[in-house]
Amino acid sequence: MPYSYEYPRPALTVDCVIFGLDESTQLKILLIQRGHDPYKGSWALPGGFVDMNETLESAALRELYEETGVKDLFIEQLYTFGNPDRDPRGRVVSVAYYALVNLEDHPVVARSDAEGVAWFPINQLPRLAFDHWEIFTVALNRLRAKVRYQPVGFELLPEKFTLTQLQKMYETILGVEELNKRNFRTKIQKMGVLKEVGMQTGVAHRPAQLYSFNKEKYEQLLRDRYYDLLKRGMDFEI
Amino acid sequence: MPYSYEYPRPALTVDCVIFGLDESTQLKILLIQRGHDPYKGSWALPGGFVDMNETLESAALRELYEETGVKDLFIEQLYTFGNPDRDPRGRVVSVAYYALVNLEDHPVVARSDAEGVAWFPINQLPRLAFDHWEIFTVALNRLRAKVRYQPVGFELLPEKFTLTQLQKMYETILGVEELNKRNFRTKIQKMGVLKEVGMQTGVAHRPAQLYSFNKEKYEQLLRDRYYDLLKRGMDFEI
DNA sequence: TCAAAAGTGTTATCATTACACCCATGG
DNA sequence: CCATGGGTGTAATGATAACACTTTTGA
Repeated sequence: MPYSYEYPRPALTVDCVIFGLDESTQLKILLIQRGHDPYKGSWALPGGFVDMNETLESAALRELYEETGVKDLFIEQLYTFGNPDRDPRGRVVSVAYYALVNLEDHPVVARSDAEGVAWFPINQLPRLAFDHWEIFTVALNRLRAKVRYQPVGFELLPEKFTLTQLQKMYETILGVEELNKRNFRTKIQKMGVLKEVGMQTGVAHRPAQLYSFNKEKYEQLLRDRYYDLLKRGMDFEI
Repeated sequence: MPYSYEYPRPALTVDCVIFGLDESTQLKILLIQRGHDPYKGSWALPGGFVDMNETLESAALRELYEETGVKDLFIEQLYTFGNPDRDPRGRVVSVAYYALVNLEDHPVVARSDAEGVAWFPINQLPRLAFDHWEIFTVALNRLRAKVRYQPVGFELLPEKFTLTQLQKMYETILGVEELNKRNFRTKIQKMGVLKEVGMQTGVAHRPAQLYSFNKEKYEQLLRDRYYDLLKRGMDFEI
């Protein structure tokens, strides 16, 4: 037992909630099957202990890569879970991260500490280890809140996508019946953050315009909007 | 050194960014002057080490009370700061919390580990210990973002307040010149989350209607709005 | 020629903005 | 009676919601 401290310390871990979209129509998260106790054999969020010389974010990315083979993504800190009894091994505090990815771009491979890796539809999740269900719930709520005021979700779609795919994505994330096609399109178009990038081919119906996300324009919009917001004051969107 | 672990562990602390409003017109935060090294004598956010049997939130509330005498407030988790070099004593990860309080309701007293306690206007902050300036910045941005879509901020005002005070509060938090009085009032009134609670007295001008925040109505609104949001779909407020 | 999905026109309603004006009080 | 802040009327503009319709493709 080489590491000693004057006062007791909680262990520190990171966990990742990785959302992926399947065919624009099913929202999934990435889970691993634990290879060790506690909860050996159970499904859990990818994650693990933070090393002494890495940032929390690198720890999350490292564990994610080590356990699932998934890399090159933008993660965002979600929340820190620190209930004293959340881990049977003792006091373990976990910093949770989340990310959105395009499913096809991220093949998964089970690796260290994981017996298996798989994408699960969010409404057919298995029983999860630790308090990972709670972490997932917080992440889903955050995603749903975020999607309403940021063009989040472009990360979930392939590079080129149709407006119908985009709309389906929103319906999926929000868990909504059906948005009005006309109004959805008007709104999106008016924002001007899409650019046309060719036509769909080989479909048994009128081919759709393909779009990609115009990141420069989006960031410009964000900047403009910032001053606009300052001028306009509060919105109280509730 | 009685506490030993197989692997090294970061120390875990909590820090609190407590916002208060002075005369509806100056936004302040609560700082302590450190009584020990490192940064002895410097101003810093109240905070300290997490005990093994308390939640993160209780740790934050406990430290806040121990160092400043402030208690009975609703804190919300802000972000977790974990850069390997953020503390000269070694690896220390800190979970930051923030809260809004009414200045008058919360007298401050310097206590354990603190040589002094004081409210500082946010645009006249002293040099802060550790990365506490960064933590403050994140908190301020969060507050500004939050204020736009939630009737946050009622906590900052006294029980009974005038619409002008409310408007001044928004102007202060957002750091804005002046919101349009007519439109501000229309918007707030239409929300229906205020209830009239008497009249101002003893002022050298037309006395203002006093209001208090109708919490039940607000929560009802939140619930209704939830279904509305589901129906309406995304807003993309940017 | 038909099914399937893409895509457009239009209108009523509601919210937002930008003004200018009147009102009640204490000193 | 006037300075001070409290409080309202209103019209132009823009956003949103709700519907129904036309277009283009492969099979």
